[in-house]
Amino acid sequence: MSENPRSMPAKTRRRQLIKATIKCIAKNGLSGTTMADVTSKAGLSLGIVNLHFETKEKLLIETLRFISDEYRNGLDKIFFNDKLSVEEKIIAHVSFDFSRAITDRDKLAVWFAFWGETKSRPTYMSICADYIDEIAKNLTSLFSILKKEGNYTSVDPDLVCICYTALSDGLWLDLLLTPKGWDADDAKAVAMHYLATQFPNNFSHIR
Amino acid sequence: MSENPRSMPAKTRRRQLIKATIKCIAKNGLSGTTMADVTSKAGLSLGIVNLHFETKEKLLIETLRFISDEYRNGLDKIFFNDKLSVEEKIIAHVSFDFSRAITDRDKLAVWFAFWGETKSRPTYMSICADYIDEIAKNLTSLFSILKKEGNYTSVDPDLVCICYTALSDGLWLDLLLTPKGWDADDAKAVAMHYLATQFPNNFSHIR
DNA sequence: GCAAACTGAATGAATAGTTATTCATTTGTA
DNA sequence: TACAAATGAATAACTATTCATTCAGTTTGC
Repeated sequence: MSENPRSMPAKTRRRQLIKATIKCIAKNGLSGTTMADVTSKAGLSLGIVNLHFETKEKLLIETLRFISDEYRNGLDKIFFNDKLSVEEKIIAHVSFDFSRAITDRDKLAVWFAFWGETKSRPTYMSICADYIDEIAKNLTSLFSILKKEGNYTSVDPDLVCICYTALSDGLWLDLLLTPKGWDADDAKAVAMHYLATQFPNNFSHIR
Repeated sequence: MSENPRSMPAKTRRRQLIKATIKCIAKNGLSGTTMADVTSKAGLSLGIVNLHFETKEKLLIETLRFISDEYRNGLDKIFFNDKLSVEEKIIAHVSFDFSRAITDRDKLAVWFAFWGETKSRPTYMSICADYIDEIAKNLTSLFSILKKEGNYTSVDPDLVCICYTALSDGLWLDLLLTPKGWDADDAKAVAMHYLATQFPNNFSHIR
């Protein structure tokens, strides 16, 4: 661990604590993550979370927001990149979904830790609800354009978006649960296989 | 609630407590489920869980085993039913995956509550690991036979099994998270849509 | 036929252990 | 010296587990 200067900008400390929280949730689960774990993982003292986040609950919420923002921002950068064709945007979207940053096992563990509690804690859901909608809208519009451009008359863009999204959720779960012999590149190939069934002229030869 | 006779066979009490545990996990999450919650939901006294399960952890494990067994037994009954054709078995498999019993929101919440903790508790994983393998093997073999029977030369049965399985995991997550305007029949239609891309002569017209 | 003793399931008050939160004190810096 | 950030011992709240007691049904002895 790096040494901790006595004093740091609040933003740095908050990020440091969020990073430690991600590791603790991955290691001990949401229920098993204690303030003592988090602060000692960060190499700081017990009271510091309450100083920077007030409560444990708020730390958890900020942790979820952190990984949510990372995901949303990554996809926005692709969707609003004028230099990419529609086909390239879709490929970039899939590549991002199965990139190192997103399929990091600690972060996957955090996602599913929160999904497992959403029914009981509507707050968790509300953090993601609106941007999930936005991502779906954007992805659907890409499929829509590709349908026109490629003359895929029988494709249903809404259906393809729902199916692709569920598929990638399921593949992430596999990546989290399956211990070995299966990595993000394999998962990406499965996702591409599905897109190739819908847009054979665009994605059949992509690895 | 029904009145509780003072004394009951152990098996009945255990099942009664497991049912209550499922409801509590769905309502309060794994971390928020206390012995007091479970026993009061079951209409019994605080000490009874320790009497029948020894510890809270063992109650949770038996609860996971209960819903796992229910799922595995349902699929086994289909796979080993000699009266069904391969096509009928696959359709029955999908119908079961999106049946009332399996897509019950309380039970889905329990599944994902445990998935969210598996990385930290290998025990949870080990309960499911072997039968997940078995289910995959069986389903792959069905796809394999259908490939031959239907002359689907370019289908990869292993890939289709992985893809279908991930897809249904993701659709279950959607069913758990999405509050309204989307039900198990819709999810089933998405799964069927995928199978139709692989076996168009068998599943294109199935709802 | 009847009550007294026995049995084991069920109860819930008490206990022991854990953990989030507080805040008086310490420490480095300006 | 003054100040803000950080510390960690102490506190308060919560919760799993224990176990002496209660209770209803069954058996035994007369």
